[in-house]
Amino acid sequence: MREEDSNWFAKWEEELPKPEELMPLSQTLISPDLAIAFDIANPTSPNNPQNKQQQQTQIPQSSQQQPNSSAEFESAELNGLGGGGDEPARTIKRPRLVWTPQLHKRFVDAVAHLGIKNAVPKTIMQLMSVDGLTRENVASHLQKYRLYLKRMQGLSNGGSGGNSGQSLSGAGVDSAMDNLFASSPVPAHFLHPAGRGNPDQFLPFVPVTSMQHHNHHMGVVVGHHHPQVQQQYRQFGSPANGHFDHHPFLSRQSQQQVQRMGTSVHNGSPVVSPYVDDVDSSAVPVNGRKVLTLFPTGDD
DNA sequence: AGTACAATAT
DNA sequence: CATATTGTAC
Repeated sequence: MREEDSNWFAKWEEELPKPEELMPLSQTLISPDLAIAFDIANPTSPNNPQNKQQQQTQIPQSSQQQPNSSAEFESAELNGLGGGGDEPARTIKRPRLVWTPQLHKRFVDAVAHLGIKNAVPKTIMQLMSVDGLTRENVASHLQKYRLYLKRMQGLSNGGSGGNSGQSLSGAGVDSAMDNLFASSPVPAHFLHPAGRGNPDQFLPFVPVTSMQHHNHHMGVVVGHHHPQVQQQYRQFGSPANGHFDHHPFLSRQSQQQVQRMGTSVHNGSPVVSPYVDDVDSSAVPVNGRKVLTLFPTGDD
């Protein structure tokens, strides 16, 4: 029976790119076109067989630009360059955010530490301190996450109030959908209003397994999907799940600013701990499939 | 054709 | 902020 189920994340681990594999944080957000224009080597060279690269749009707000070291970008480029039919220059849209396991893990941890009460998009976002991540992103993901949790609760429900959910005995609860979610060590609580007399948060729970003070900053992986074009490439090496391929590029790096929430109520939990966690997986070049995700981070 | 994700609209 | 809906990708 679907041994894959158990293995999918084993594969995953292998798939997980290690920093070395990742794009060198150096010349990060340089659009391919631009790179070509400048005739500089593309970080994404090694193998990109059928990779169709789309245009990269610079993230609009809060850009931490380098102190204008040398090349001022946005000079050449898209001038009918190869009729790239590119972006309208003016209206730049934000690339789709790709929730990579690590990112999700961070998300989960954040929620876990916040407690259901405080686990609202804004707070989560802030606690995550992932740059480039917007509240909307979190909200959307949170919604999905809650759904997932609910589902799991509903099915596994029964006596095990504190059941971790994952690795449920042969119940085979997790559908294909849960891949990503299942990957992350679900804290084991959330949901269930059960606490009648004590609706309050309890956080006896400490983050996750290995949590060293690596203090990493996380970038966000964004996949550049084509806007209008229909699908042109199929999945190459599909994991058990089936879908999982975009060609994500790294975007942005550290820049975090503490935003003050004027309307927020600080309750008893001063959550300002930039906790960090790092799960380093040895990425092994597995079957021709190579997906890059990022997760480089610097220091606070 | 269907499923699933992330984004966007309510 | 939560939920519902739409769009896009696969």
